[in-house]
Amino acid sequence: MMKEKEDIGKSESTEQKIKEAARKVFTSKGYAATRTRDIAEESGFNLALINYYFRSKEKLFEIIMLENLQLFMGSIMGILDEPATSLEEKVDLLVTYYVDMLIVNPGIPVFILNLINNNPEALKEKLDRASLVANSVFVKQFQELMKKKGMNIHPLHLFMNIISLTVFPFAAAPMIKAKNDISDEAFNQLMLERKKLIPMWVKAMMGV
Amino acid sequence: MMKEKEDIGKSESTEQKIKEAARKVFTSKGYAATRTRDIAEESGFNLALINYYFRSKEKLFEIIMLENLQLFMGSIMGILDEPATSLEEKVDLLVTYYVDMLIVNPGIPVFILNLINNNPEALKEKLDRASLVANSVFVKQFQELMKKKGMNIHPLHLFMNIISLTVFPFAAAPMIKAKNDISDEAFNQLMLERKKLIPMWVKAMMGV
DNA sequence: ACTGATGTTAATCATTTGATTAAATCAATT
DNA sequence: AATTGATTTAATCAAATGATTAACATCAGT
Repeated sequence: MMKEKEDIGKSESTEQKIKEAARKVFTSKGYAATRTRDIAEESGFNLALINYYFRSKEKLFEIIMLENLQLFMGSIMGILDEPATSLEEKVDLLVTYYVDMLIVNPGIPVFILNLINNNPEALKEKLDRASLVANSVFVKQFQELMKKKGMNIHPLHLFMNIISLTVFPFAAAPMIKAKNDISDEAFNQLMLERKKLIPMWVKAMMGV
Repeated sequence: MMKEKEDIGKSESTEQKIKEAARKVFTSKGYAATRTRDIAEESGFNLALINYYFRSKEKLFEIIMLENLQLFMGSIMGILDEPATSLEEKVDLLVTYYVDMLIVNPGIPVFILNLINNNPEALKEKLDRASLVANSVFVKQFQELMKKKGMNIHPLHLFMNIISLTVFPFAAAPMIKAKNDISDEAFNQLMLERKKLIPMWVKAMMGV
């Protein structure tokens, strides 16, 4: 008998391969449109194996979902609630994190948006703990700035703006590429430009 | 015998009712996740009727898709390519159109994003005709401004920014509402605020 | 070599699902 | 009221799909 976690050095375990295949298919096609057979084919293994390792399509999806959720939301609070960085540095860090992450994982935004729209309640419980943007240092710093400037903008606007400017282009990428006849590399280059531009723009919005 | 188009004044025809049910279900759940039986139930009619009127699930979806596409893209070029309005007026018109339309049709953004990501080629043909943002008056006006300001930003950035700031919050609405404990009305109020704010912000970005 | 646990496959099952059929109902016309 | 064509339904079909089963393979420890 051998513990199943010990084979780190070996060429990726079957379980890992299936999970990777599932991530790829689920992330690009969504839950309803992927067949367990698609995952089997993508992984190169028999259909029954995916049930052998993961019990059911739904259980496997749950795993992928949590990992994608972590990828998309996991780093936010750590950035927003850090007292040692300024408001501007936080904007920088957020944009940089998302652009770098989304260039590697371009399917994440649409996957998450579908999640949000298909079971908002199921989501709510999975990420409530400690993740309240409204009470973060980020929001306090912004309110401070607004007071100083004599302006009055809901902090939610600022947060929506940063995420919108950063994430939306990735969600619409295939259309942007097609309509403007832009290669994948050229598109990524545009997104990398935005790592500098979005923080500038956001500062301009805030009157800084 | 009676022609099927004449009964305008009557209480909505069966065909219309089915189409409305299909729009509702397809728009909120997407193609793969909706069963023809869902549409039948939503419409209040028998399963077979939806095939009687529309031949197949796919054909019915095609109709809904084209209408949603028209809703989302149909008004853009008319605004962007109008020589009589200024750049700033165009931004105003775009944002106003989208906010007003999306408050009434909140499911459209995610529907369109899925379309974009699931068959980008199929989409490309359906809207190529005459709809090249790159050659529009809008882009020319922006390039003019950039030259005057001595700045150099790709017009695509400006366009992405406007659409991102306007559309993304609607795509993420259920999460925004849940995490911030905001009612539908309060959310819509925020979006209406954005009709004024986004044009201001965009101007600030452009250094105007 | 033998044993038992783990990994893998082909075959099969039960349910779901898109679609069709044949019969029933309805409304207008004769 | 009988006829006729359009509309609607219940019943059914065939294919797709998630899951299970039973048999076979591999391999570590004896």
